[in-house]
Amino acid sequence: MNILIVEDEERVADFVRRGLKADGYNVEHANTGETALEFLLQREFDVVVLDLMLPGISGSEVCRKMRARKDKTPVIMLTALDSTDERVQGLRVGADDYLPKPFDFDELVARIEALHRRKSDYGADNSDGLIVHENLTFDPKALEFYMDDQPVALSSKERELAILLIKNIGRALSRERILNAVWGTQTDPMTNIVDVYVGRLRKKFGDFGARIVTLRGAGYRLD
Amino acid sequence: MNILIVEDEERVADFVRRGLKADGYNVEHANTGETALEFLLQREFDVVVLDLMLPGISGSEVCRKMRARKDKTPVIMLTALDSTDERVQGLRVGADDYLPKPFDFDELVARIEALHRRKSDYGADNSDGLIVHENLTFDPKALEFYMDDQPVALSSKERELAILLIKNIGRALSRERILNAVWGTQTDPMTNIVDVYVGRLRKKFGDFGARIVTLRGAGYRLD
DNA sequence: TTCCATATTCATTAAACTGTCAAAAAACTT
DNA sequence: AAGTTTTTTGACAGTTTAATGAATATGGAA
Repeated sequence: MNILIVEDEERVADFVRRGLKADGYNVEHANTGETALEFLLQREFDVVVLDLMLPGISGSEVCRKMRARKDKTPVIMLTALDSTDERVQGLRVGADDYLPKPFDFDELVARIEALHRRKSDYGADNSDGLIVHENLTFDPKALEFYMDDQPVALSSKERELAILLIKNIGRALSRERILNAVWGTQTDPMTNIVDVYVGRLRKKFGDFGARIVTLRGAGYRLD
Repeated sequence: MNILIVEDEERVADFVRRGLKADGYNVEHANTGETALEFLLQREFDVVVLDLMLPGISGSEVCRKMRARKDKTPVIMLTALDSTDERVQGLRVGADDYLPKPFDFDELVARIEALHRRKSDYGADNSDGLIVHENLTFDPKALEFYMDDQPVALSSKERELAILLIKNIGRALSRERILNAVWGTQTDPMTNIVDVYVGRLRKKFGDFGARIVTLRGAGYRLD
């Protein structure tokens, strides 16, 4: 699972990052709201842990802007105090949960898990309708791809890769990025697993497969 | 159906829990508003039975917080008196129904059923109309399935699973989701109980059973 | 209590999937 | 054109996952 921490205090950020990494999460860290918004444009995260008090634009503002750009990534807001005001403010700008500082680390992990579970289920229900590109259709509710209205039998990993590609259509994806998103590994396993799966998808997608183009030395892109 | 009781008086809570369990509901119990809000983050319930008078944060406050987090779970508020004030207060903070203490147990069950029917997507609209898919018919009023107009003998769990599937026709359902909805558990019991019941339904549904497709690594779906 | 239907667990089998490798092909460089 | 790097591809063995039949547990009714 990919988590973005937005926190200016180095000590807090480091503590959280170490802990979450030890628990097997992939963690990115942004010092400011601006860089956080940058990150969120470039990559997809499963949960954002957002400090309310930030230099420059505040956590509320970051959250508000995310929602304004239709970014539905779950947000846990870290409020300095358990003050009702701040909490309400956080929820009003579109945060999904809040945690008063100082917080228990396990508590944070529990919230992250709960939120992720809640949102991913919820998301499956409400995610938008069909994604159609030429003769390939993806139904996010049914988790099924169709070629000319014929369902395409995909394995779990193939499906994850296909979803990643179709959600990033027109965007270049490095092997590292794909590895990170589908296999959840940050270290290059020195193998061509991504290439193999791209090949399998191309085959299963028939003529549409040609639209997965190779960017030599840079990765792949679905056009 | 999953029900959360929020009640500090052990005697009352126990009485309600036993009764509802005997009627085949999955019941969780929270002593305080805080634990109730925790529960609601972690799991999905069909109905919350919420005592107004609680130590710590009050029932009203719990309900208000639920609605603030966009939690639309139906709430029945237990008010100590049949005072108009309390009733109005309950409804104002977002409760869906209220029941003055002391209450008749059957009355509570009736309200739960009514509320669930009213709030669930398919209850009210389709309560009259049969749901027909090819040679399988479901009568939501009678809670009975028919294959070619012959009633299908289903056990209680089989029926719950079948209803879940037919209400989510065309939608992928993860094992976790199914476990949560039918068995009311969030922790994986490390058993293949879901698979076993899917297998039984397939058998009982005959040729229609083939329409319960397996999404390897992702769950099941009724097409 | 005993019986019976249902619920849950377990072990086994069958099938599908995963990741790795090496050879072949393609693309790029000099 | 020859050499180098990168990508594609098919084959494989080990692993994982799901389906199934049977055993055991549970709980209510007679």
